[in-house]
Amino acid sequence: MVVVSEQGSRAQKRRMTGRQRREQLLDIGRGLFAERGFDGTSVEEIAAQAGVSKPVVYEHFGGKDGVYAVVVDREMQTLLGMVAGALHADHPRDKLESAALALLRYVEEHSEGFRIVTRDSHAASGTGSFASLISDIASQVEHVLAAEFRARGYDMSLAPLYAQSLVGMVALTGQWWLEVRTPSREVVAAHLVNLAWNGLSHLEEQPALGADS
Amino acid sequence: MVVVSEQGSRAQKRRMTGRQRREQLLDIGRGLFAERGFDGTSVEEIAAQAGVSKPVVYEHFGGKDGVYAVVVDREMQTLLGMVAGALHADHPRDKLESAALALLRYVEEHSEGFRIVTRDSHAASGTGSFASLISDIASQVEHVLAAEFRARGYDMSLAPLYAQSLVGMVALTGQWWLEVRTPSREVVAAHLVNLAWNGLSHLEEQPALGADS
DNA sequence: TGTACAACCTACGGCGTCGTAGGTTACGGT
DNA sequence: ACCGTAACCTACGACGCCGTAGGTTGTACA
Repeated sequence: MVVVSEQGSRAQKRRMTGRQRREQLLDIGRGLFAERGFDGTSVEEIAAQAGVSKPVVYEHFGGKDGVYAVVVDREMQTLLGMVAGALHADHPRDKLESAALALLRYVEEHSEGFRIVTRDSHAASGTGSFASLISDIASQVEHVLAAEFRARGYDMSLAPLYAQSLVGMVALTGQWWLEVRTPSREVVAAHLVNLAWNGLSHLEEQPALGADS
Repeated sequence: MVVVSEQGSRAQKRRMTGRQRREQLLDIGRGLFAERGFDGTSVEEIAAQAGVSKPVVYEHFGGKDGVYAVVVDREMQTLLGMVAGALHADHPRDKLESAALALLRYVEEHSEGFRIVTRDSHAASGTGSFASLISDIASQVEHVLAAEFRARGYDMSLAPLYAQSLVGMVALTGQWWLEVRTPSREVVAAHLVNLAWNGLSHLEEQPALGADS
């Protein structure tokens, strides 16, 4: 996508500052990890796309794992930030709506990151036994849900189950939507909320969002 | 798990018939793919676990892709078979129930296959652009759902969206349940159905299954 | 103008894996 | 008892990738 700036007809050998190069490498790494996964990406390729040789990458990140770790960390950060920032509504349904919208916005604007996060696996990097990045997210949702359950007097021990269900729902739908890109984000969100909130037996035919866009 | 039969104290060099060896290699391959993924598994390892050398694997399957293809194909077959076989109920809710139960039964009894199917990716093997094995399954669900939508007079073009949502829901919940192994299959199924059918706003506190076990 | 450091390079060694060439051994049939 | 074939083996060559040792060049600043 973003080609290294060239001067005139010949490719200029530009020399960057440390920070610049670092950011550039992260961008490229994100793109490659999203497209080919962790194993399918080589350090050499990252370096090549940056117009630079391997040792530069090692200098900055110590290896492929280093690049991956930073990319993932940042991506999780922004994802959680966007969703958490959309959780200030009062009514649970409004929370659901804005959360769904926020997540789809993340999918749209950071699709590479989303691809990485959903692809996940990469064998045992998390603390517990259950690796998956998506499940890390689900366990965040779990807290929100547990609070809601408590307020309603439901069995809180079931929060994990419902959290996984909800996250799985929007995660796979997000992946699908990323490919087909239709209908619009708002419509998808409306239907996701429709299903999650009303269930199949009370589906509305023309679900609409009520919150701020 | 299943150790090649030994005679007495020394490991006997058993010579198998083609079919036997083939099946054994598939079993081992399934296990390894489930545990370490496609890229993380080497032909040598498959052969070693079978107490055999590499060329045997190449003789039978032509390479790693060959083994993977057969394993995946069979697994998809059984999965779809089990779910499709549970779809003979009349009332949509009963369909949902037995489908959920069937799927969880698959997760329980063929957990290795389930791990492979959910891990998926493995870059572009399917026909279309959207690779994911799980999405192949979702597109099957799509048909069932479309028929149901038509009967209810809903917009059929939305079937894909809801299919993805439902499949994503049970897929991620299945992964989670595979790790924690609690509560029981029936309870999980009951809650899945509870969410999918009633939605968050009409959740029942003590959901129960009504169909045959 | 020269010098010190940051940015960058070429080159190599090592490892794991794939896939194949060509030879060896068990075993059932006659 | 022998023989043909199916099952199996021991190499081997090639490739891609990781990670590092040690040298080179641009550039800011005195």
